Amino acid sequence: MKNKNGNTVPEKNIERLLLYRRILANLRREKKTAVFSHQLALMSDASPAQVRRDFMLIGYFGSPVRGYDIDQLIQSINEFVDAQEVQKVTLVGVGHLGRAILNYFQGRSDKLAITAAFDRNPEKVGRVLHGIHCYPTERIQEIVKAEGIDVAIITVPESEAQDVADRLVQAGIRGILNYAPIKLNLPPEIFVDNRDMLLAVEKIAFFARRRIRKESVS
Amino acid sequence: MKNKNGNTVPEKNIERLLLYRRILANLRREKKTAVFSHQLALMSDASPAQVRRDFMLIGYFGSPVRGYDIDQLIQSINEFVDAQEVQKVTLVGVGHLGRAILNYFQGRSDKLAITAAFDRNPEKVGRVLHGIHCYPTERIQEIVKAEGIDVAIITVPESEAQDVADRLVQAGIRGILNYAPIKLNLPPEIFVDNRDMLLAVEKIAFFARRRIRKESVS
DNA sequence: TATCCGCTGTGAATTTGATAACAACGTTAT
DNA sequence: ATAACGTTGTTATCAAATTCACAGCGGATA
Repeated sequence: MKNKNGNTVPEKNIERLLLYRRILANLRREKKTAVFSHQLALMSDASPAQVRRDFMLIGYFGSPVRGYDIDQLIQSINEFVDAQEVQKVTLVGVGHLGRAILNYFQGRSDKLAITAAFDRNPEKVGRVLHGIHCYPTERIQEIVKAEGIDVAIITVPESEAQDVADRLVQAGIRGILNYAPIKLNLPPEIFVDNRDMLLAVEKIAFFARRRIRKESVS
Repeated sequence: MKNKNGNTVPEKNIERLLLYRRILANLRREKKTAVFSHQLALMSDASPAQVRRDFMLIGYFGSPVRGYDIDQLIQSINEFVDAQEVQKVTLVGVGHLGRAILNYFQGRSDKLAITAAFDRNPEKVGRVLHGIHCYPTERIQEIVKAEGIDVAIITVPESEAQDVADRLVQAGIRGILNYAPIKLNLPPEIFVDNRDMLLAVEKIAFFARRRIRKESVS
């Protein structure tokens, strides 16, 4: 992906920008109007220099006296990371994890909307959970295409994940958040993020023993 | 954390080693006995050179002819990343997400065991879910200390997360996997990994639009 | 036997990412 | 006035991570 200078944007920059945006939204709720790089740095586990650099990337300029105007900065980040229109998301696998995500999403984002869910289980199909209609897995291609959904969250068991992924790709999906503990075999233009909960705990268990003092965000 | 040469071990190396281990376990299940670096590279989205370097780190040496012996390699990784004894884990917040994790953990790890869960809701307290007893949040300090648990998974709502984290730290926890969308205020020696599901989807939505062809693992 | 092959282990080179450091500049204090 | 302050934007520096590239070697081939 290219920014205005034609360079690709690293994943880490985007992660931090999204994190800043959330912090800024909280600050705004507290009626703050401006913030300095070192304050944001504290709240995001970045260095002040890194914060300033990240804002260079998106072309937002603060004032050496007042710092960064919170409203304007949020606006700049929005313009950089958000799509023009609302981006539609689907969730496949309405088990505990899926429902947790549906629930958590409710009203938290105005630029992303989960507009359809899928499940293999006939008992779940046809029901409406957290305001989202649940369809049978077989209809993924039809509905994802019709709705123009381009991001999917996979929360099905390991054994079904590849099949679901294939259907999603068929349907023209562009990015997948995969919670199944398996590497999906996909064409290279699909952006995938694998988040395995067991690997996550294993990593923490390792560093917990070794007393490393670092904080990582994802 | 130090390896045998006295250098600190980067987080990414550990993440990859844990991923290799899972891949290797699958290969073993398929009755494979050896594997080359380029094969592992394909299966883990790393480069062959990176795979070889990672094994350098743990001091395991393969054969140029046969590649890496799967059983021995798994054993080497185990020795490097696992604790001597079973490491105990607790989960705080037995909602949908918490139950998904309890469920997913069942029988998947022989070196990590969730031995207690906590919840504020009196209806959940006292019950046994997936074989794990659920205690009231107030008893975190008592039980975590008594059991010698040193890793915690936080799956409570944002508003309760800091309070829970404080209790865990009081109880002597060393590492936290935090699913609440908030930065926890903790002493620096606690290792924390924040995994925010909304940020994850936002990131994917961004790159999905831009057709970046990369795969990231965590 | 001699040659070729494909892989490993690793030093060197390269690329990527983070930090340091400082000029520039409003603001405040004196 | 003017000096001192604190922060930004940015360049230069440093560090970390990744890849390159090749010597070395055991086995296969003829």
